[in-house]
Amino acid sequence: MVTLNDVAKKANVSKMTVSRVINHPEQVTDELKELVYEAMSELNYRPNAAAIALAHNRTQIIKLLILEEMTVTEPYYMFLLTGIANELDKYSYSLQLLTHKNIQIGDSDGYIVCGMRSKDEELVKSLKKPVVLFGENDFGLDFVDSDNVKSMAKATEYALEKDYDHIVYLGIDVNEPFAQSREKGYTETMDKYGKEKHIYRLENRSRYSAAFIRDHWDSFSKNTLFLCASDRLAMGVIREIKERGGNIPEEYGVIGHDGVFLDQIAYPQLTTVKQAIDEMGAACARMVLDKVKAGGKSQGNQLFETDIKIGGTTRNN
Amino acid sequence: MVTLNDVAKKANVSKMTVSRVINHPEQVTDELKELVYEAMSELNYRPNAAAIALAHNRTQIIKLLILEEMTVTEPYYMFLLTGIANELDKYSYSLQLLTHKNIQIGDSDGYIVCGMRSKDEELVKSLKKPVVLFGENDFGLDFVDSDNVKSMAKATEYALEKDYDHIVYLGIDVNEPFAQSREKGYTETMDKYGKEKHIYRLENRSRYSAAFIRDHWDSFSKNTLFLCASDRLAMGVIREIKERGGNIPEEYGVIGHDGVFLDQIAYPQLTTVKQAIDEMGAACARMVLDKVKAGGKSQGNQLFETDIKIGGTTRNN
DNA sequence: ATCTTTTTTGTTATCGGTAACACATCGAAT
DNA sequence: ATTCGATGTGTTACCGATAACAAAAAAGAT
Repeated sequence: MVTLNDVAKKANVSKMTVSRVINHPEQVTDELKELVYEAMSELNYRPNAAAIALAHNRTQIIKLLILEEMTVTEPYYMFLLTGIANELDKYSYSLQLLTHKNIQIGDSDGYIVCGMRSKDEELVKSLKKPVVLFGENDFGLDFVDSDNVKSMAKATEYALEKDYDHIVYLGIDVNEPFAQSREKGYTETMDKYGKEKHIYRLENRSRYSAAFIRDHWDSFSKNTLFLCASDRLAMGVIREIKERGGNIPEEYGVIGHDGVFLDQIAYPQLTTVKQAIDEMGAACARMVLDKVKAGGKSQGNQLFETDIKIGGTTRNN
Repeated sequence: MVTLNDVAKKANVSKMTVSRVINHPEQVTDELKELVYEAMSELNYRPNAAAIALAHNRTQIIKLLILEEMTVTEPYYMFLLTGIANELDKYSYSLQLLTHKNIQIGDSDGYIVCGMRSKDEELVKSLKKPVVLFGENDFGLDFVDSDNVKSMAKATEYALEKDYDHIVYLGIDVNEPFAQSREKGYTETMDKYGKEKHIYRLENRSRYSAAFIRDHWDSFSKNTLFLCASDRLAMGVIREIKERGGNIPEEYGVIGHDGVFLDQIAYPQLTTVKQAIDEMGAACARMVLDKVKAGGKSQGNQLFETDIKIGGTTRNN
């Protein structure tokens, strides 16, 4: 293992100078900096996370709390995870994973929390280190999320462009900000164009959206598009439209939301709103590290834009 | 933060004695041990992982290498990950995540490797620390996996019990041990009962299995069961059988393999072979830690049994 | 009772970094 | 020329644990 000392010897300086080159480069002359950089890259120096942690009375660990039941969600957590992990790695930080089944809150320098619902407020607020949420919230906690309002507004506009007469919104039946924001994006856009709104809220499972389509089938005239708050809901809608002999995308359109995995399994491939999940993961990581560095000072929010990913469930005119 | 020193003072001993109580309790008299235990629990002492790591020239980090493209796979990695993470946590170890896009092989004490294919042999064998694979392999590397042969044998037996006349096996078209083992489970069982085998191998995507059903539809008499090497293949089969107007489960049966996520999305819910993925994750973690402790000595293999999870795609007689 | 040997406990140095302080060096101000 | 402050670099101590050694205490041998 290459240490600061090895680099220092090679560059003919003290190890403190090397440390400074890394942490406070402005305090070192360009000449020495050059020498040190050279030595570092020649020896392929990697800082020892344990030593840094010990010197700083830190752990170099960020814990990721997943409060949601993983089987109920889109499997996008892997992308979030890799986004976080890669970013943390750059700063010699490691990630530890906690699930609602296993909340052993040992030591860490900070937390990233996913899938938080109102009932988790107490738990999250009891954490004694900086916290960043993945997902909008009303509790004044710093967060990173997609811009859910804009996202659904975009999707609604797209649906209108494609000349579907009726646009029915299928939301997720939870009283949480992300769900409200998505609904708001739909509502605002429909109002803007003076279109009639149709909003239904369902539990986020394909069988319920399928059942919904079955139960209301007669009330949907042709040329209707179903704008779904998740790909999972969209899956059920597609399944049941096909079951009823409806034609996709000519008679009925479907748009989902998330664009992680299910949209590829669907047939026809789902038109969906794709989130930049790995980037958001990286953003969570950066934000929590910044917050650690700033002694826990709030870092505000960060919203990411989404993109429509066009599949075969919307018509192509 | 409570340190060894704090405990030592409280118990009126040197910190070395405390360290010994933790690591080599047989070297300390019962009397002192008692005192130390008491002090530890009163102060709620937790060892500092960074300090341990530094003193041992270790990192207390295990890296997880995911060599597969994550979008192509069942999203079971989350379960594997939590299994691994929870187990590592018990020993003050953290997990770091590496993907094929981001193989920064920094420092760690060992590796768990997933989704390894033959082409990765060189990479994996070049790792300088103990390695454990998740997944069978022919390279003599230690691994943890489901007992794929037994798993498919069980599924085949189940299909025969349910009185399907023809059992068609849809395998995954890769030349890897796990695929061969699953096929072997089918083959051996069919031979045992003197049944005629039908084996096809496809790329692991639902559209290919759907296309396969379409192309061969006329050759499948009723009362056929499709035994699929993955839930993803099974999804395509179900979709296309429904498209052709075939009745599931009476005329056609479908069994998948994995039982992580897709089986719940399918309609009817898929009969599948469920793997105990979180347990296997924990086993991977234990194995790699044992291997670290043993200085890299091989730890052999560990196979896990699977369970049939009955859904609506097989008949219920 | 004295000298070994063994067992038990304490001391010191060390792992790889960083903060705080000490010490040069240098130009500007008096 | 002397003093001063600013700037750049090196020294020392320390973060929390452990290994290796040293010392003290207890047990056994003569």
